[in-house]
Parts: sequence; C-alpha cells; structure tokens
Amino acid sequence: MTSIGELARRAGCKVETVRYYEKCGLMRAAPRSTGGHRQYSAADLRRLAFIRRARELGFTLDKVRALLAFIDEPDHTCGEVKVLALAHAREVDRRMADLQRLRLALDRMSTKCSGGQYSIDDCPIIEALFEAAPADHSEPMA
Amino acid sequence: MTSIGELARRAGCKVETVRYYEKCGLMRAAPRSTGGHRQYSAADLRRLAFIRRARELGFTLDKVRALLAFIDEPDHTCGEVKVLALAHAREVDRRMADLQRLRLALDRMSTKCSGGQYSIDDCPIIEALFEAAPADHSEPMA
DNA sequence: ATGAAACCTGTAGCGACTCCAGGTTCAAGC
DNA sequence: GCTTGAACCTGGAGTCGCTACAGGTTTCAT
Repeated sequence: MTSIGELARRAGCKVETVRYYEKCGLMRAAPRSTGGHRQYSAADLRRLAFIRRARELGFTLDKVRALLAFIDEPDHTCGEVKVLALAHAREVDRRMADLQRLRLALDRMSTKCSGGQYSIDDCPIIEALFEAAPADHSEPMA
Repeated sequence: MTSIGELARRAGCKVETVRYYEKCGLMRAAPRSTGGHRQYSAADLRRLAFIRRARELGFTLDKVRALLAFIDEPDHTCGEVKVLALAHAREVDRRMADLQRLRLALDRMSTKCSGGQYSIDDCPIIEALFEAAPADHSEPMA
C-alpha cells in the first residue's frame, strides 16, 4: 500500500498524470484511506508502469486502452496483440519518413545560405520558405 | 482583393485557420468590405503561404512568428535566420533519433512474438511492455 | 426578389497532460 | 497532545494548432 506520490515517483511520472489516468479509466479508482488519500498496491504500480512504457513507445492512450483490455479480459490471443503492435510500427515508419523528408528540405535550405551579414531580402532560407513545397500534394502531415 | 475562402483555397488551408492566424497576430487584421467580409491582397497570400510552408517543415507557430519578425523588421541578417533553421534541424534530428529507438524496440518486440493463438499471459510483446525501458533514464520524450 | 453559398462571431472540443488555488490529511518531532 | 510542513484532495484553467459547430449576416447569380 503506497501513496500516489510514491507510485508516481516509482513509475517516473507526475501525480497529476496518475489521477488523469484514473479519470480516463486506464487506472482503477483506487481505494482510499479514512482521510480520503488514494492507496495503491503492487499490481497498480505494475499497471502504471505498463501504461508509461506503452506511452514511451508512442502508443496513444486509446491504443493503450486496447492493450490493457487484452490483459484485463480473458480469451485474447497473442495474435491480436501483434496486429496492434505491427500497425503501430507502420505508423512510426510513416512518421520517420515524414521527418526524413523534412530534414532533407531543411538541409537543402541551410546549405544554400552562407549565414553571413547579408540582408534578409536575399536569404535563401527565407526564399525557400516563400516557395511551395516540392511536389508532394498528398496528405497533410500527421 | 480576394475573399478569405479564396485565400485559404490557394494556400491549401482552411478558412478557420486563416482567422486563427489573424487572432494569433501572424496575419494582419485584414481590411473589410462594407458588409464586414475580410479582403486580402497578393501580399497576404504570399505571407500565408510562407506560414504554411514553415508549418509543413515543422516550425512551431512561435518559431514562425520569429521568422516573420525577421521579414517584417528591417536590419536583420541572414545569419540570424540560419541560427533558427539550424536549431530546428537539430530538433528534427533529435525527434528522428527518438523514433529510431522506438522503432527498434517495437521491432524487437514483434519478432519475438509468433502472433499465434497463444494466451496473452505468455505474449512477449505484453511482457516487454511490462518491463522498463532499456537503459535510457535521460529526459522524457518530447 | 430569391435562394444558396460564403461569410461573420463566439465558443467548445481534440490529446495528453500540466499547473494552480484553496482546502484537508498525514507523519514526525517536541 | 500539539504543531508544523509536506503531501494529499478537488475542480478548473492552460498548453498547441487547429477544427467544428451554432446561429446569424452578406454576397452574388439568377
């Protein structure tokens, strides 16, 4: 039985975050002391650590909720979990590709610019920003 | 002199976004028709396109504001612009490195898991999520 | 003159927290 | 038993960058 502060400290998050997870239904409504303070068990810490780890890996709270459901409800299979994980991996790939393109564009801009005392009017970076994106008109960035 | 709808269409954003930029002080308060409709010039379109392009490249609105200040105020140099651009590039690098680590972790998890009909209790992905992050205790993810 | 489309303002919502104010409880020292 | 100060409580607002809505007005073509 630990306090919310101790729990948060061990899981590496803020007290408010734990209360927030309770409000969202990711953590159970913890039992209270006579004075109304929340009391947590080792299982609660384990669950909170799970949530934090999944968040670190970029899962949204909705996805975390889905993962937790697999744990909470009986009769789910490893295959279901893997589907979620792979879908998430593909999304990370997409984000990385986006950043890659972006990084290239920034690099192209910066190498063109000497960065000296020249006036803004001739700065290649500013000029590049005034130009439209180079041929991408697909989806807006996530 | 074009309407806000036309302006938004040409810049590839929503009407609400333009009004939002006005409220934030990125776009000037446009002159109005007798009926109160906003009227925009070619310079406004140019400025809006600049903002959108910078946003596409991942600059925050605050950074965009700083870039616009370089344009609006006299006597700024190309060097100042380059500093901002390089700082942003470094930030993109950091984000990419984060995603890279994340992607690796997801991959390690998924390859361990056969994804079959096994019960959740033995799923290596779930197990991995219960474990702490592998030796990173630096900063929380941006 | 009519009617639809585009515009107007103001407000609320998203995700995932974070922070604050103003009050209560807890644990330790005296 | 009393006092103090840290930790806890609730409820609400703020963050970022839009987006969406409601309920009303203007514009423009027919």
